[in-house]
Amino acid sequence: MAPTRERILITAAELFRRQGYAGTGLKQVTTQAEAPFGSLYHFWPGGKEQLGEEVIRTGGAFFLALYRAIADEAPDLPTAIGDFFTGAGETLVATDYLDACPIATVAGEVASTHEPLRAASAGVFESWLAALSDDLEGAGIPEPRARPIALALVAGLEGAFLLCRTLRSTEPMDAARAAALTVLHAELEPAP
Amino acid sequence: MAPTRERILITAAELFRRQGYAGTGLKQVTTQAEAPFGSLYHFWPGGKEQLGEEVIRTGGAFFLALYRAIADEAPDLPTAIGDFFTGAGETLVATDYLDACPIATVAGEVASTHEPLRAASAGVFESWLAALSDDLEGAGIPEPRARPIALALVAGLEGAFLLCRTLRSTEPMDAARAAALTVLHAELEPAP
DNA sequence: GTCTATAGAGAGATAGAC
DNA sequence: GTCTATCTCTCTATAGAC
Repeated sequence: MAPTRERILITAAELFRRQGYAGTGLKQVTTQAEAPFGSLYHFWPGGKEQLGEEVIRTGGAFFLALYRAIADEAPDLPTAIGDFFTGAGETLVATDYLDACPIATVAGEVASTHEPLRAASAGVFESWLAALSDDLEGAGIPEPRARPIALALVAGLEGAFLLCRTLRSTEPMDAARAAALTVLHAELEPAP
Repeated sequence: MAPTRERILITAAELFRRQGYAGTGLKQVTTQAEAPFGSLYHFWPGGKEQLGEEVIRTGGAFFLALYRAIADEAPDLPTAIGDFFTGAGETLVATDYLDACPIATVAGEVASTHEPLRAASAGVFESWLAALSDDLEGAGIPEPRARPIALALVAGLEGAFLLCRTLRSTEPMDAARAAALTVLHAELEPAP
């Protein structure tokens, strides 16, 4: 069995992304992690907010690494992005629409209420945008266009996650994937 | 002053979309609405869940009416859609990133936890998709393509809302707007 | 119907034995 | 460091006076 600290962190990440930050109790986290309640405050003296911050950061880093792994295997960037959308849809189905974006639910809740957590979420999104912008430039998209395209792709993915979970269907992910590829194609081979 | 029932409903809608469903207490709702606590259970015997359901439905209908109003004034559909994204960005700035989508925050929280509220959110999204699909068909997009395009546009909008609120910038909305118009353009004048 | 008071459960957080 | 017991606060919900 994984060490206590790790069990708590993994369980918190799972519950936060599924039920939200306010909707998840620390008692529920420690119980499900089979850890004593006091351990949570031993490892995170800052309480729920400090735990939330670490969940956001590690979840964001994990998702970025997942993208990197897919991008490294794909023959080109459009394929990589298409594969990432496809994989996201497959994960949704495999988990019965429980696991989507690791930070989206929390980010939506805290944007106007918990400034430290909003800042942590913003840091995660910026890390994704930086990586994606780099890859877009590497694929031949001129520098000033890279960030807007990256923003549109991430927005499409996040919106698709929300729609898929709510409609309990991967149709939105397929549609967002197709739109993302259309945008990429238009950018890589501009109309005359 | 508006009647008690209406004050509670409006206040609940405001707090739910900003702080989320779990993050908003009914005490806070009635206090801010300057209504007695008991009135809430008088008008919504089903408690928080019944109130949440009505907030989702009325918020969704309001947003649809807003789209309709903008679409009716615009000379064509791409202009209407561009204007809607622009207006969304302006509202974000005007409210200091407090007011974005009326249902997104709640929809994300409840998708895996409160089935009646998930269903209500799904109903709202479907009503938007139906209206938008109709307009897309009216603009000349063939029937089987209308729904995927509508899904991609709504996903782009929702994702942009989340990114704008988290990054405290309208840059994602501008990027999503441009991508939406690219997708529309590609669909209306397909490449050879 | 309007409003107050409170029940009962559960939250986050802490103290202190071991 | 691990774990239990408990404190205080807030939550949803209800009872009942007016």
